[in-house]
Amino acid sequence: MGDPDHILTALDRAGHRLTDARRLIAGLIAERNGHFTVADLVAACRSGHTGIGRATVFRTVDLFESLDVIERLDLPSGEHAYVECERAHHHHVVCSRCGRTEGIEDAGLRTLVGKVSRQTGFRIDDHRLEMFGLCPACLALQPVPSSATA
Amino acid sequence: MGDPDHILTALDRAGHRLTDARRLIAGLIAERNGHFTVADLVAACRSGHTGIGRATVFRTVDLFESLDVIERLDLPSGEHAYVECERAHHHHVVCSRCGRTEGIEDAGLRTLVGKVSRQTGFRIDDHRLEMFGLCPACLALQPVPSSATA
DNA sequence: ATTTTTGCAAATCATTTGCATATAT
DNA sequence: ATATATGCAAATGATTTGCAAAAAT
Repeated sequence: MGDPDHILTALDRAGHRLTDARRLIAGLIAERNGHFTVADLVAACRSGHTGIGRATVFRTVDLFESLDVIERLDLPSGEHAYVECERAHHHHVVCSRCGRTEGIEDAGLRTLVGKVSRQTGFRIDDHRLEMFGLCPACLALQPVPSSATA
Repeated sequence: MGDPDHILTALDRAGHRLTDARRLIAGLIAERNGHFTVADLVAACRSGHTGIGRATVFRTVDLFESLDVIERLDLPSGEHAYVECERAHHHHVVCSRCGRTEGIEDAGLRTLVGKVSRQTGFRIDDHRLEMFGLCPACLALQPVPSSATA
């Protein structure tokens, strides 16, 4: 579970206004522990009889992303999901079952980027690494998860 | 420039029918050297007065993807693009200017996946790594590309 | 002959935009 | 007061689906 203040502080620091919609959406985001889609937030806003409209949710998500307090994940399905993240930034392991994510440290990425750059002659400005699988909790739910005994 | 036969052979081997639409789309894909979107292909089909419809293009792209002869890229913009790829599979450097891509070898990824798995307790089933930047040719077009002299 | 594929139009889902109103500063 | 943000409805774009006709085996 994240911290809505982290988001609100970032908003404020960047000179954006603190509105009800933004506070509410920050709260919704903070109270999930997994990734979420814009559609999820729109549904939550609708069911919570808040008067917040679809367009505002999209605009707010874009804004949060531009402040680096959330980050977009491209799920294997092609869906766009988002996760709250510390400014530090970059790369997640994603649980395909419950959607929980965990940030991962550089762990050798920098070296790898350098190597690829040297090998291909590309100047590399940006990169994205995502890993998908099952988190410990979900693993525990499924005994013998891969090569099951028939 | 790719090889349409690579695609057609894979189709055949998997027991799919060789139709005009598939041959034509395989040809369109082979003659690009960068990535392409479904919309690109639809436009090419339309302008080439082929009678191929939008739905067929989508279905064909899905089919090719399922055969691992093309692979989906998630561009930083959020667009879905595709690249032709050898079955070997996995990970590309993408030129943000011309769209050219180059496949990259494991280059230490396997180790990194193992490390992350150990650190987080996740079982990792799948991963994706994409790097974005400028290819050598596009670099040559823009002298002093990063910190330009004002 | 039979099964798979196609094309089309319509349906669905995701995302953006215009604009008048409301709100934070 | 003033600039920014919102809500709504409508526009746009991406993708899917139903179904009868066409093509591949």
